[in-house]
Amino acid sequence: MFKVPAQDFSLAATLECGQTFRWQRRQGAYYGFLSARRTSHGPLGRSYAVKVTQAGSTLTVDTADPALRAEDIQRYFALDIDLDRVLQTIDVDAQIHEAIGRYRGLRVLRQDPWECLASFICSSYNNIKRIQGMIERLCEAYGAPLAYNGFRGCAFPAPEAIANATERRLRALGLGFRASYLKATARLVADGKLSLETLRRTDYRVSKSALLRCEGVGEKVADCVALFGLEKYEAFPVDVWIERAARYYFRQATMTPTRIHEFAWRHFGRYAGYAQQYLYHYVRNLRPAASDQRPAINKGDVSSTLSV
DNA sequence: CGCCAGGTGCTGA
DNA sequence: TCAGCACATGGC
Repeated sequence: MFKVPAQDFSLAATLECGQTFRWQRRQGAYYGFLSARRTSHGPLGRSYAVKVTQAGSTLTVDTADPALRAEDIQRYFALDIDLDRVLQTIDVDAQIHEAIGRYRGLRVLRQDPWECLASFICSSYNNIKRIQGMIERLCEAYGAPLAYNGFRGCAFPAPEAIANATERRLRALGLGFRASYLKATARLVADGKLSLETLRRTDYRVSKSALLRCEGVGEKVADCVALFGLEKYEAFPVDVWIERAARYYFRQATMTPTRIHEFAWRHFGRYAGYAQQYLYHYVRNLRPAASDQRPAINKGDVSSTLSV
């Protein structure tokens, strides 16, 4: 069991902001897999089954795996990042200020790039609930089973396992039209034609253009992988929710993903990706469906919802 | 039942 | 280069 100091950190905001899909909350604890990258683990790293809780500024990580180290935990949760300084650089307007105020402590995880790539291929034209279900079934079908603390789970499948699966079986897991994309991309990674480990060391533009060669990977998914898996903090994934947040800045002006990204970089700077996560989480949770079943906001209408 | 979801690939102008 | 369209599926 580990007790890790975690100043300026929110476990809940970090795990529930949509950057990761597999953590499960039970009685205030989060169960899941913590991916660690060490040279001894080979090119794709490995994952540790853990239970995580936060009490104040202390993170408690419980595991049955003796190989886990405190530095893996600190690295995965990005506790080495000076969050206060990052937030200071992006806290440049009223909307982001609101978002930071509400979700302060949210950090961009350092996830396993392959899991990230595969997961966000599944995310296209989809909703988070179903994405979670699809990924879970994928893990049960092709991942190694692991039990810990009375909790059963499966590791995320290796690229080879998915590359060797049939498209029919992948579709049977509910992947829909994403099945062929995922299989093709898994093949690319399994054959070493796309080295995610290398991309972590190259700059944003280069790694993004490499990701865009994968089937099922467009601008948005490439930015998600760059940000959540490759530590490219200038990546700014633009989805329908971020378009709504962007309406606050563009007003009547026409928006395209490219223009939004250019704006974000200019407006928020080098850590635009952090701003993206705060905005995404903020806008998605505006007026959450309590007794009100109407959608929180409609397309093109966010500017009036700032003071919630 | 109808609309929407952390979009992408393809096509035709 | 870019708007318009099909794509599978299930949550709400």
